[in-house]
Amino acid sequence: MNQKDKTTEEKILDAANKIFVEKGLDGTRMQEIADEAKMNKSLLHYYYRSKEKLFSEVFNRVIKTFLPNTIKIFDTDKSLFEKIEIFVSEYISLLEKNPFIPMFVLHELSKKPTKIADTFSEFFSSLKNNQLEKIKTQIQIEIQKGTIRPIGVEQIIVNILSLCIFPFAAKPIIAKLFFDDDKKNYKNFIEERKTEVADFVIQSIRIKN
Amino acid sequence: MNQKDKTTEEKILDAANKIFVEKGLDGTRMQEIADEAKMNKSLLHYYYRSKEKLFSEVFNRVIKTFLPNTIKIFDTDKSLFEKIEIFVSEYISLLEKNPFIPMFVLHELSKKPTKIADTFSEFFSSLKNNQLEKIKTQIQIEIQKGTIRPIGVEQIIVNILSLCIFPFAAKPIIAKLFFDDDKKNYKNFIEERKTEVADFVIQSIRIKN
DNA sequence: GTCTATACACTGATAGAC
DNA sequence: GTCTATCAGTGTATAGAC
Repeated sequence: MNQKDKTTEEKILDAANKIFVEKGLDGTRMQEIADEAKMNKSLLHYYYRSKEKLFSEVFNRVIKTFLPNTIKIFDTDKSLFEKIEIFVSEYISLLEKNPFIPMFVLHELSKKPTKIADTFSEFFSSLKNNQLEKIKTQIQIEIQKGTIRPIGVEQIIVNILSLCIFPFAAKPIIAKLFFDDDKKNYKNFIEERKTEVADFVIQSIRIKN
Repeated sequence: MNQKDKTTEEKILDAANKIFVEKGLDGTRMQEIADEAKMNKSLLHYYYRSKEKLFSEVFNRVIKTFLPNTIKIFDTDKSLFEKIEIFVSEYISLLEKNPFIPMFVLHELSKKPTKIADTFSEFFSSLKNNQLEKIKTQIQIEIQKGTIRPIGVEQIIVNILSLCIFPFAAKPIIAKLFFDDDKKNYKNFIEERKTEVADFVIQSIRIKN
């Protein structure tokens, strides 16, 4: 959709999305969002009543956009190793296009529980009763078959998520420490991880014959 | 040291440390720090001139306390696998005692570069020219010897850090998703990781004969 | 050194004209 | 729906008494 075709409501939401993700709830000023959307500050309140309400809309949108898409891979009937390979590659690609999302979500969720958590809770319940249980079972079956070594299912899943997400949350540190803030080298490092992370995990859990 | 024996300056710094780590620079109010330190708000300015200056002191203190201690393991002449085991175990134990530090540091460093970065830069240079280079070399030697498979040294190091740090940064999510916010189960999960993470890494990179 | 009082700037939010 | 003007509340910071 063209920027010109967007309704005022959409323009606000897009602008708010950009600023909130970058600076967080506390660090964002309504005026800044208005500037980004190239409109008067009062309009933000006209459409979204308060800063918190606007933030909630943005947060919900971010959650809905990011989590469900890649996870549906686990609904297919591929092998566990294939699923891991595809998930890692697609998830890192998604984060590459939206590198600030991990810090945004982690930071806002690390605060005292607010209304924000509501949508997140809904999403959680759904996730838990569907893909998560399915993947847990699949891992346990592979352990029983002896194709992967005994290991807690939660440990594996958290390991995979850690390896995918952390490098984006810690980008400023990693880029500086290892690549002297050279963007090309950091990008290349992330590119490598699209296959490297799955290799790393599979090498670790697979039992060789 | 007893709370009563502390100088006003120290009391302020301790209170500021607690609040800043919990709520971040933007989310913290000077009044809140004063309340926590049980003293008048003006005293904060008397001792530390401005909020930013106080924050810098806190941030520097956090960095200095947390990073150097565990990393000196890499200065010993133990085997690579031993070093990984000890580092992981000690680092996770340290984070267990200070679970909010990862989010605090990651979040503040993900903002636009400020004066904060100064101490961090110093620390980085020192780290780079000492432990980091040493561990890089040791990894490369092991690859040449054929004891571990070919893999980028940066990839290994980032993987280890990811596996240690991410579960703390994502604690609210993990605790809810996997353990229904049961604190005992989450604690047990972290406890397991003190050996599990090193196993996971070593299993992944070791070449078996 | 510590307190009270207050200045000053900024922010979220609303009222009212158009 | 959009703008201007403005208010009320809050936050950092300082002045001055003790």
